[in-house]
Amino acid sequence: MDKLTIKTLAKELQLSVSTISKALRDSHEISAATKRKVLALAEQLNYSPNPYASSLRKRKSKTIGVVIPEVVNSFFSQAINGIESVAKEKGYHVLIYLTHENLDNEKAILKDFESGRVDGVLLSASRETINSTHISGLIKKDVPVIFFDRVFDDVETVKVITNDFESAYTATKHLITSGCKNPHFLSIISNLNIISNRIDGYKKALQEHHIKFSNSNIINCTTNWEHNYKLLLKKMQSSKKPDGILCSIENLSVLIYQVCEDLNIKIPDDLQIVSFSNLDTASFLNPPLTTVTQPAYEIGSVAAATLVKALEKKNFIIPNENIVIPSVLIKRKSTKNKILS
Amino acid sequence: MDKLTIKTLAKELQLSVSTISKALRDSHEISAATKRKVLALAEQLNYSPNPYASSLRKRKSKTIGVVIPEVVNSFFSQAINGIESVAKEKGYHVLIYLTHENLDNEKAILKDFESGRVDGVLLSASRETINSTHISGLIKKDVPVIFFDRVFDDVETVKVITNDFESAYTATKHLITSGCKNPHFLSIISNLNIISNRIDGYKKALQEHHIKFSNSNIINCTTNWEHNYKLLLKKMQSSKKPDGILCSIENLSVLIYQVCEDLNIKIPDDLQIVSFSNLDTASFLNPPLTTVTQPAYEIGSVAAATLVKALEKKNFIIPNENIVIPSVLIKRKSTKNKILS
DNA sequence: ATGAAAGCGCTAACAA
DNA sequence: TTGTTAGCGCTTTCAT
Repeated sequence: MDKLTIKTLAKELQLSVSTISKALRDSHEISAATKRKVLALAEQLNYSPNPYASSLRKRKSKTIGVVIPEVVNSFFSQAINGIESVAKEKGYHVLIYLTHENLDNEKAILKDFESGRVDGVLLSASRETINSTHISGLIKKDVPVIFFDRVFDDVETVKVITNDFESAYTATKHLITSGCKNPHFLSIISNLNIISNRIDGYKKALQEHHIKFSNSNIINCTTNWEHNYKLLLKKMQSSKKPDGILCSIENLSVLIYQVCEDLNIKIPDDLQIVSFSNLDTASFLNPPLTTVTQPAYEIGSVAAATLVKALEKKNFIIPNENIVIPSVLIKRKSTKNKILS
Repeated sequence: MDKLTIKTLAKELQLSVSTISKALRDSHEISAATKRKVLALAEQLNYSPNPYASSLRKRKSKTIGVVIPEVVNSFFSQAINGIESVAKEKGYHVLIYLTHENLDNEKAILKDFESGRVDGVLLSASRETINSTHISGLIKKDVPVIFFDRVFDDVETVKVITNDFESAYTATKHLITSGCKNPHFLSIISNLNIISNRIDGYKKALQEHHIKFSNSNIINCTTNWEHNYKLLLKKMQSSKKPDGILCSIENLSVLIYQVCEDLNIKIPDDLQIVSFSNLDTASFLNPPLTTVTQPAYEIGSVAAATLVKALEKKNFIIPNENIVIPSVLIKRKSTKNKILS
């Protein structure tokens, strides 16, 4: 049995390959009758065109590359959901790559993309990433890169983000008005401006309430659970221990609960908690976790839609703009929600 | 500026394209000196070979397709993690597709794979899937399909699964020995044998403890949250209401907590719960959730490793076997853990 | 050890 | 409306 290609159809129907090709792609040059015949035979033989031959010829892969730090994370998995929904609708395929928060991985992935494997890239940077130099190669090769969530200001492209500064500000203010005198900021070591923006929002709230900020207010975690656990444990046993925490990373909120359980610290009486988090289970934690819930699905779908738009329009220049989709503070029982008089 | 291809290198170095090609792929036919020159120039010019040209010629895409029902789910995202780790190690790329539990989506995706877009497939079937007829096309085109978690027995291939029957049996027994007289099974409507196996395990435990089984013991959910909520609400208000639930689907455990909260049902006093779940937050729910925790990462990585092995060996026939990686029952406070005397 | 040439399956000028 | 032809960029015999 021969390989089933466009040639097979051509021979069978006594038509040229180009006619078949055009018919399959519903070209206006081809008569309705011919199209029908071609489609019928294709259907009958169960023909499907080789996408790589097509990609090679058209220099378009109809594929987008998604690069994220991790996937076991409500935010990122919801973002993937959003990305997939528009990819599917627009006929794009989604290649997924995880950096595991490692810059070298990120570099290698983006380097690979210079081969033309993907038409465009959706990137959320690793926590180790400090600048955008490793992106310039891609930009130079005209592969559009759109950032989401963890972005870099110095790259001229669309960045789809949430209002990190305001969210952190609002969340911190919520802690303070709920009685916290010494709110801390729990985060990861990173130069990501998503982190610095949140810190700035946090600081602004402190300032407004005349609470002195010191660097020790910021608890910097790594990717090592044991290390983080000991770090926080120590912090919660220190003399100047926090009475409130704004947690900047979803996965770290579990850490806080663990430490509180082990030290018998009562939430929210001894410690109030707000976390950036998209956990479905936030309402059912003990106690229910007050969250800054990010519009993860929308961030993903808007980023993907913007990318596809850039890909489809020829000569479309990606504007250098921030698309900001706000987060929402959902108050639950891990904070006291009392109003200072 | 010309396009940067293998030809560019050839011209620059006064060598033939075939020499360049071989040198880049470290062929033994090429002298060390030449290899060095080629590699150096490639590096200098920042050349990267077009993967689609290569795929077309070699009839290999170095790409695997992963088809899963959803991604916002600890089990599946952990499985992706496992898949990605071996893909990366073996130099494979991962295309992700979501069926959203819809059979037509699943069919369309698998149909597309007949084009040769992927070298092999990792599939976890949608809940609507009732048989494997839609897979036969792929098999016929020699695209290996390996199942994980949600599998079909009638396909002759490797299936990487957990011990659903035993796990459900053990979990149900745990409910009963903890005092449940009327444990129910919460699940989705589906012909998936993952579900029937769990039901069988559940039934066996009932039987062993002389608890009569009736069909009303099985609560069948859909993908509609509202519907499920009302269903469970009603159930929990009925005269023969359950005093224990084995929840077969991670995402439904939140539903139970919600209903209990709204009806003021105390867990575990009024209702004990065990859920198949890989939630990181299980320990911190109120109360902590007793789980059947599945080896999701391992299931993903073993499935991927098996697929890659099949892809790399020529004439390798995929055996028709089940690879079973056991789950573990983690007892927490949503069950009473008392021992019947 | 290197090169010439054919061709993977498709698309797009251009011709007819 | 249909056909001819020349590639897309790479790999692979088969010569040399």
